[in-house]
Amino acid sequence: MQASVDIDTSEALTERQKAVLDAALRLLVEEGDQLTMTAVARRASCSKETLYKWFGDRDGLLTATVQWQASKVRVVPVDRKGLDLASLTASLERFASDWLKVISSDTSIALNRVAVGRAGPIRRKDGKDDLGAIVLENGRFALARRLKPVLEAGRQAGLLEFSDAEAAFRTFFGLVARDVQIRLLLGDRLELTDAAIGGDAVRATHQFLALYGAKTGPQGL
Amino acid sequence: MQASVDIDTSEALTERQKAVLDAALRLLVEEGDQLTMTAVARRASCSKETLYKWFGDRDGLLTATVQWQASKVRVVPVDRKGLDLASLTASLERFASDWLKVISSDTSIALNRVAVGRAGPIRRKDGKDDLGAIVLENGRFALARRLKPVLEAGRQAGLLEFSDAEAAFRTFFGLVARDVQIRLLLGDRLELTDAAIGGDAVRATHQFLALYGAKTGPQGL
DNA sequence: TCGCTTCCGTACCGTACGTTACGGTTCGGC
DNA sequence: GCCGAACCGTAACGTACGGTACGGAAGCGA
Repeated sequence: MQASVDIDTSEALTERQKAVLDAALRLLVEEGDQLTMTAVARRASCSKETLYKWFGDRDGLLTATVQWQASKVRVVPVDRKGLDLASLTASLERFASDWLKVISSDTSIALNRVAVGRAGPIRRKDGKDDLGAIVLENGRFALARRLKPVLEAGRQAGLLEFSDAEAAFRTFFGLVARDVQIRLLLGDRLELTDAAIGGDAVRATHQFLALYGAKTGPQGL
Repeated sequence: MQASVDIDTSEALTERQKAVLDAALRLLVEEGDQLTMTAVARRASCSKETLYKWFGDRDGLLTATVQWQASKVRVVPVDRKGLDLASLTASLERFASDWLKVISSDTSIALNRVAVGRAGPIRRKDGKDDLGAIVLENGRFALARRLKPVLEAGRQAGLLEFSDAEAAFRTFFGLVARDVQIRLLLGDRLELTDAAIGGDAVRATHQFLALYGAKTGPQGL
């Protein structure tokens, strides 16, 4: 029962277990929340007994799958040396573009769907591993942790002006994501081409700089 | 998107049926998606046979419940006469405040949860009314339909400058909502007091005017 | 009073699915 | 070769829940 892999996740997984979780992830993307243990076992060519032995129950399998996907998204650290307006702009555009790509990906949509669906007013009985918290931690909050140092560096370089990095980040978040995520989660067909994402990233960055850019000199477009 | 915007579904409902839908709505808020037909029948003091006779099946009951809630949110039209910067600002702040109150309400969260959960890759076979489309239509798109005339009036009054009302609306949407909705849907405890909502509305409006205001300063795209 | 309609309460059915059990197979160690 | 562990495939069990059927009560017109 309690033998599930809940902590130190990516370390304690064998290759076989990773393959099983990959199969579960694929199934989750294809079929949404109503994926069954039988389907996972069949897709992964393993027995249900093994699934229960490894992950405890369906909830544990779901949690392990989400954590497994989260562990796969490793982040490249941003270099803060030689920061000028051009490099800051490029960094912000890169963050915006990456974030739009993430939230519009099938995997992210599927994971957010299942996490939202299970985040009801009824808490899990063990209450420990909440899928919503995991997704949030590896999504929005991870983005904030990565972006804030860039914002701080921009401020120290005299390129940005703000008093609250959290508020500045949330504004950037809103300018980038706008209504994209909720529309996608609600099933709206919203084709986001690479070109559209690039344009949105540029627009969001310009708007953010218009709001938080240091007023020393001509800026704007 | 589609028409069927203001179809008055509340017309064909008897008082008893409205009471039943209210009970279902309350149950939805309390228990999330896993509300059962038996629970609805017991809460509404009616028989399951009646539920099926009135709403067809569980999907029909869910759809009727969402539409019933949507029909209850009636909108006060905005007067566009005598528009100056102060009244425009007040209107925008009002929109922002109302929208934040909506998306942070228990009812909205519950409805969005169930709609997101059911908006998986598996489409309804008969393609009947999709909950996600209904929520979207009565949420984001209804807000756009209400706000765009205000934006247009502001532009004609020389207070705003934009070429694409849809883009301007989406920017306003992003500045107002930021990460609030996704965090709430994912179960993040995010206490939004009336004071905080008011402050956010003022901030969002201020930022929007900084980007799209027709002053002799920085102008948006 | 009778018959009709509507609806409540509840028992019932069928199925899907989470979970468990078990026989059979592979594989490493001795 | 033999043993035990791990694992696959599948059958079986228990239960929850969507959906249906049925008896009975209340209202209503004649």
